[in-house]
Amino acid sequence: MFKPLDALLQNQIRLQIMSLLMGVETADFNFLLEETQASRGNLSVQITKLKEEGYIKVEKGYKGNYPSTHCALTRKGRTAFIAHFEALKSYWEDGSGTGA
Amino acid sequence: MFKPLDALLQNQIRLQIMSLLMGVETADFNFLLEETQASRGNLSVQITKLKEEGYIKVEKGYKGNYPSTHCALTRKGRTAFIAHFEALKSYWEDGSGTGA
DNA sequence: TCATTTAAGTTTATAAAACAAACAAGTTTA
DNA sequence: TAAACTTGTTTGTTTTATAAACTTAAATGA
Repeated sequence: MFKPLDALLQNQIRLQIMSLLMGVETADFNFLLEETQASRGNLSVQITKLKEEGYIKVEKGYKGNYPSTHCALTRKGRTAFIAHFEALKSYWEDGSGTGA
Repeated sequence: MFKPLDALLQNQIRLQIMSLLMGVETADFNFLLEETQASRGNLSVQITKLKEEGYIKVEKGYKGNYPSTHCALTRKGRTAFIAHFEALKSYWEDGSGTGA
């Protein structure tokens, strides 16, 4: 009846990160920081969780002399994101009575 | 860009409760218990939270000799449920690149 | 009858998660 | 060279989620 939701994608910041990464090849820490409006600390933690689950890959390099972290979706992450929204539909469709 | 998600509706059990209530006039504790597969304790807590937020109303009566609690959506709850899914769309549409 | 079990929830104790403040390691600038 | 800035990470505290234990009352049965 209800498809299980992806535990990692229940968090708004992580969902935002994933959503942003769906649209771009790669995104760096500061881009994600601005878009998500999260604190640095929180963003760092959520990126780490997504990485540990294998939903994104994280590479550390430099932008000029400053360190720079960029992130990209993995195939697994893309699949999970799509599946999560498929699952969410089951909560909507059941409730909204469309049966669709 | 991203519409804010409803904090209460990020939890799977609470989302299930709301979804179920969207489809029926009223639902009792045991019905919700079976459908959600939550433990009694957890279900009790989540019902209370939804009640405190004014998303559902809870009435206690009897079924035969046994106490029976039933729940129904409030208008506020219905609106919040719909708004939450509207917000979720913004995470999908941005990411999936449809722009729709 | 009176001890057990079952029903229907609630309370509480613990584990996990979210979050921001403080910290670290290096860079730029005055 | 010292103060301020960049780019993150670690840590400590507050919330949240969850199941175990508890409560109250009704049914069952020896």
